Amino acid sequence: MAPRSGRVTSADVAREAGVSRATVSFVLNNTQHQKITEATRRRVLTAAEKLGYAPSAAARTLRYGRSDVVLGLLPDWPLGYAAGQLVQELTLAFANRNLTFVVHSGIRGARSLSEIWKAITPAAVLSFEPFSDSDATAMRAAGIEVIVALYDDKGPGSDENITSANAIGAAQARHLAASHRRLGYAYPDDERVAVFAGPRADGVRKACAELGLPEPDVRTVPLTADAAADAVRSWLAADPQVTGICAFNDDVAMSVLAGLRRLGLEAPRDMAVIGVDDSPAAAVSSPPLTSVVQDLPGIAELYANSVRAALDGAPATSNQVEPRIRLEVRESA
Amino acid sequence: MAPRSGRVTSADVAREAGVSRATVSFVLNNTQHQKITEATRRRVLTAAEKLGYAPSAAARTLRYGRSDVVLGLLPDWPLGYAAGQLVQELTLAFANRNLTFVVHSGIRGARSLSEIWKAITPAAVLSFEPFSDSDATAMRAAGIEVIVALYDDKGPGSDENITSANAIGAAQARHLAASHRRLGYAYPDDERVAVFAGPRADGVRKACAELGLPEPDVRTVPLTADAAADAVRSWLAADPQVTGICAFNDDVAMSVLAGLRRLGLEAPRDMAVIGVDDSPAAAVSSPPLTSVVQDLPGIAELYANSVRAALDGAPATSNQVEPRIRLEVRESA
DNA sequence: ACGTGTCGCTAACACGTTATAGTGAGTGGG
DNA sequence: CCCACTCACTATAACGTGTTAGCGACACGT
Repeated sequence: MAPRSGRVTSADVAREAGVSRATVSFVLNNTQHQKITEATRRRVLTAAEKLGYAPSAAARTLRYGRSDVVLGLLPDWPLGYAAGQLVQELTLAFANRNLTFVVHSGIRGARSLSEIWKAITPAAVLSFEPFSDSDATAMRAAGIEVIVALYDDKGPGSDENITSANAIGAAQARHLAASHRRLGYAYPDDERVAVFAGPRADGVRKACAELGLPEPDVRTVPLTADAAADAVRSWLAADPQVTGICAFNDDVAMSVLAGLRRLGLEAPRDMAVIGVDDSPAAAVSSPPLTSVVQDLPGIAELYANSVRAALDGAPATSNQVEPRIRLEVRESA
Repeated sequence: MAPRSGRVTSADVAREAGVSRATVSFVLNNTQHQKITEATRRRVLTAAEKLGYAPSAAARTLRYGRSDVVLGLLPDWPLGYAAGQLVQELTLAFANRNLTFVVHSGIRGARSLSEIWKAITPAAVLSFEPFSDSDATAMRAAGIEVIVALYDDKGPGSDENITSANAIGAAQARHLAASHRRLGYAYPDDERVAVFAGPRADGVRKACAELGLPEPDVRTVPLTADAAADAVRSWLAADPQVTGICAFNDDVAMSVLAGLRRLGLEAPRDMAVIGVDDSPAAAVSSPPLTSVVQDLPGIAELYANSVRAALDGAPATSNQVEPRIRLEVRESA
């Protein structure tokens, strides 16, 4: 009665129920065009339950040529609060579509991309960074149906990019433009986040142009009070003077706030600052930080939808509503 | 020449090289007890290269009964900066041992645990939270060799727990004890992190007892300045008065700092605060936050080592050095 | 000349699953 | 009585890999 090896297979269930492996498969998968007597159906189900049968994903994947796993590839730069939340939302959204979302954290010196998807055989790959062309073609050749590059502004439909990083910068700029004549952009001191930071700064630039404001003054702001104070000094000395700062994220924004304090200045009186992500620290910073919050559940739904559709062979249904961006207004701007 | 379906198999390589599939397997896996002519070896290698052959992980897993994937299970509470970093370090550490580390974010309402490991067939599972017994036995029955519960203080060897959360609290307490007579613990306002917060608070308690200090005053501190101000008031009104605060993490610590500011008080003069994680915001808070930083690479190495050893059937070599805890001392304490 | 090895390779099976073709029993119609 | 047909199920062929047994060819010692 006890199975030979550790693993309980469908053959074990079949033996226990006194039927063939095929019947077990029909029952457990509810195969439509197959009639199964209620009696045997119950025998199979109880047998499976009793033995604790768990179908082998590897065998299934081999048979189908595709697993139900969606592989998320994280970039190698430090992950903030929003990234963690987005991963959670994606996990939920994919789970609701019968897909298992797992994440591999890209890290310098770790395995190459090809080794990773070879080891997982995912149905789709979702990346925060663009792939190399050779990687992309290799993956398609290996039968991975969908490859979506998150935040890839070079792709087709650049303007109507699903998660338009542009919109974030634009929202920051529009809020500040109500009471400020010249804006600055606080750029992160990490080359690796350029994929994100570039489009966001561009969004600020475009919004300034639309609103008739002068070109924003972009400065790199490291995460120390001293360095941030230097940037603040330069902004205040600029001509025309910069009094409103769009920061890449809350961390950079809080660094700008620290630079202000270092100089004995105060937000928003001397300079207004607005961040992105609404991280927990933003609510308790000095002063409390105004921040842009993305519709992460909406974004997750969007990606999950498009991946699901692509896997089902359906055309990319782009009739989905664009996820909205919200402003959490506090004291800093 | 072009393979029938999208996927390039070892049979395609064999055909291209004019040998059998077995020979291809021998060459590509460097099978030791098999002699292969240098000429055919080269023919096979070039053929594989030319066709872009990628072995199917599913077939391999099916054959071996085990994949080279280590599945990390994240809890469903919000992930901070340190969690992201630990994931990156784990990814690197496992990659160095020929294991692919992927993470599944646990989230309320998503798929059940069993569905996840069934879909992945991992060699090992690494969890931040303890499993239920039924899950654990089911996984072992399915051939998953190793199950390590991270931060599980109930397991065997509780005192010498690999990543002793106790030590973090103790380090906080010892630092504050130099200049404070009564300590408080700032507990997070989220029941889900109790697995972490409990042991850390216990560490503070034990250290206080060892140092001859009175029992620490544990208070829940939500992430708003008002609520934190209430907690600060209570601490200052306590008897004996509480003047040193160990916070669960940097976010809670910064909330305490905000509470102090709200009351017109100042750290460390009126109350010293110390956090955990050394998140980027800690360096630019007001005042800059003293924080405990864990040896995340060391922790990752430790877990990767123990998983590797267990997979190789070796006994758990516990001669590894304990990862050290470091204090980043700034102005807040 | 003939057994005995060794060399270099191939044929074939097993892993666990799903889907297709097929099979024996029963039933109804002519 | 026999053909046709449904019913409920089974046998079997893949999916792509790693591995064991085996096989022809050749060398060698006697």
